[in-house]
Amino acid sequence: MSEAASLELGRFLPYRLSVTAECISRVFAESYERRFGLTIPEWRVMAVLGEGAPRPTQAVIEATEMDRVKVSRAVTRLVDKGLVTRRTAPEDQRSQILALSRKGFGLYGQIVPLAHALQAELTAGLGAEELALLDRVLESLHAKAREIGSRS
Amino acid sequence: MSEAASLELGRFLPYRLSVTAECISRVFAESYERRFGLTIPEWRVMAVLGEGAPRPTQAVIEATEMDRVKVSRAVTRLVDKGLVTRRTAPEDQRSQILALSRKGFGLYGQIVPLAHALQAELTAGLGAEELALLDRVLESLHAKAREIGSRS
DNA sequence: GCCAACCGGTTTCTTGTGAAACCATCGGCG
DNA sequence: CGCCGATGGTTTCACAAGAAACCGGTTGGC
Repeated sequence: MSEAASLELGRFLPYRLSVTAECISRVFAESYERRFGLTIPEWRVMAVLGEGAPRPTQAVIEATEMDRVKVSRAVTRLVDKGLVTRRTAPEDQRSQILALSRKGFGLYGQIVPLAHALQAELTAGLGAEELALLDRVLESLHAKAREIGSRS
Repeated sequence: MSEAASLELGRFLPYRLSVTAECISRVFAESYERRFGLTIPEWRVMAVLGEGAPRPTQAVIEATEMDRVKVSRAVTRLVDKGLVTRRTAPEDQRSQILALSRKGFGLYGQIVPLAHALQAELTAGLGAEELALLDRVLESLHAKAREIGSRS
């Protein structure tokens, strides 16, 4: 098969996915930065805490799929900015409970509409069924990648 | 609308896309590194040059969607490893013509089957029509992102 | 022809990242 | 109890990434 002999980068899925994701991230990052002075890791932490309930750091790590170093640094910056509060968990002195401060919730309330608007703009031109399928496909790819990664 | 008040990170497209792409990149990067000692930027350069014809650096920059610094560094490493040749273009002394060396083609021939195999494994469980749709959707998202990014 | 703006590519510098080392605390087992 | 391995989180270190400065080389206008 000629497929085996060469590879067109532009049709190679990991490449396409990576380039697209990076491009989108750049656009969003620029917006968050310009309007709110937040990086993407910071925004992700806020997004999780914005759901309402305070959470231990560990839960934030899982929910954001970022490693603990990244989360630790993002949280430190958010605390410095007064957007997040950090208190040690009473039942385990090592663990910390994170929550948005009043100011944090205020900012969160401003970001969410922007995020939704950007996402809407990005997906304009795509039908609901296409987006639903995209969701499933991403889920499948992610699961497969995890699986391949974990067994090597 | 309650949509405007909160945002579930796990259903937020840029997040999903970014996490999935990163996870896949990690898996591929590990394979390339382990078996061939290549980083992803290096692999991308080789993939483009593997198409056959020698190309100026500028063309590689465009085809890989990486910035010139990244390409410059990747090429330097590839030349050091003897996988790529670099000669100054006769018609413009500033520009360089890049090509795979014999050894480079040899390695390329080994990588391509692995890349195809990994991609096949990754997309196992997805139908051809789903993959075709994914392609179109990624294309659309990428185009939109470029558009949004360029006008701000 | 010559100077200035431009362009291809590299180097420098600052910053973000993740691995590994680290510190404090916790839980289990002798 | 009291040690010892495991766990939550931070810090250190080495390195990749991108912005901006830089260095030839080129081109266009006078």
